Amino acid sequence: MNKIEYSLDTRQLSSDIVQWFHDNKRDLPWRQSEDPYHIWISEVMLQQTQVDTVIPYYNTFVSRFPTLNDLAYADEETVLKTWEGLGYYSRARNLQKGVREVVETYGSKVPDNKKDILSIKGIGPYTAGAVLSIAYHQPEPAVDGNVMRVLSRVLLIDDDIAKARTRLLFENIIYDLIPETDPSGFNQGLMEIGALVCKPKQPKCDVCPIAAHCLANEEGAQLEYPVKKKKTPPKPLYFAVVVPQDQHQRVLIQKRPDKGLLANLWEFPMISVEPEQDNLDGIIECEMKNRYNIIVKPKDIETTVTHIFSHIKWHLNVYTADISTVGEDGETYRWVKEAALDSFPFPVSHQKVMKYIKAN
DNA sequence: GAAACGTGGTT
DNA sequence: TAACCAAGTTT
Repeated sequence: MNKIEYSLDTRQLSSDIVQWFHDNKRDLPWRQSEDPYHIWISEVMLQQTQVDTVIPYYNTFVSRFPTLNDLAYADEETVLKTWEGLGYYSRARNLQKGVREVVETYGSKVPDNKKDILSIKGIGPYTAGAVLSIAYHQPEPAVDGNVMRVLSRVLLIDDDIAKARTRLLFENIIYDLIPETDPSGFNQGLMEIGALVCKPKQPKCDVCPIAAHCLANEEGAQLEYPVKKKKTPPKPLYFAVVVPQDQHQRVLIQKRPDKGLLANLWEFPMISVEPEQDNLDGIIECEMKNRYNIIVKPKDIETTVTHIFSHIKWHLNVYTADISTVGEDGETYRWVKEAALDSFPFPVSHQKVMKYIKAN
């Protein structure tokens, strides 16, 4: 890693950022606390997620799990239900794992040093820096997408910010910028400028507190930065979704595996199929018999649901099916009344499916 | 190092 | 509207 050459009044830049932050910061729920546990929750929720989306989840989560110990001793299912709809569900499970580590290993006190806090599940370089600087006032960098966008423009850095190594470059720059007097205001100020002023598409350079320091502004090259490799579009996958109903008006739901996509969330049974595959009745009957020991009579396709993840696009053909006996629960599946579906954590994709079930 | 991992908002 | 984006971490 080369030491970047930049001629810059670092002292002035830092104080401009801190000053602007204290004059312009938004009133956000997690800014009313310096409890490291609260900061931790907010930073995990904010990973790859916008502030407006996080606010209601944060409020609900903190009122349901007010202390670190409350979360540590909660059921994972309850935690996932509280996280339902927020996405990246491993964040919730890792947060609880992490909190349990803190209870067992650190006497319920969030570690205040880099080595220990970085060892905690779900806490990476960004979150570690955020908690250390915001809750413990330590001069550690917290490099997120905002920070890289702002600094790449200020300093005309054209390294690909999609590469993991690039983060180190920005961390090294920040070690030279971050003030001992207010590392929290500095880190949050840099992010806040990124969120409110130095936006990706329409940067408001006319009101930017650090425009005078910004090389991209000087050259009119704001939109050339940051440099970022394009992502490949989501890969399409096709499924038959089967909603079996028994004689007691109960439907069958299945718990997903504890690893991978939507881990430990619930869904209606899914069968992987080919895009153009039709005449699925035989396959559905066979799979339902093998998996759940039920004899189903599939009806026509009820509806079609599509759902786009970051890397996958699901095409779901939804079938309802009656069984002429009473369903029995298994290790990873349950027969539940429609009204009871709401107590299980479902991904948004299957909330869409559920909407049609409840309408009929 | 690159892909997996969710969802909703914006342009 | 089809990308692109958003306070990243894990494998």
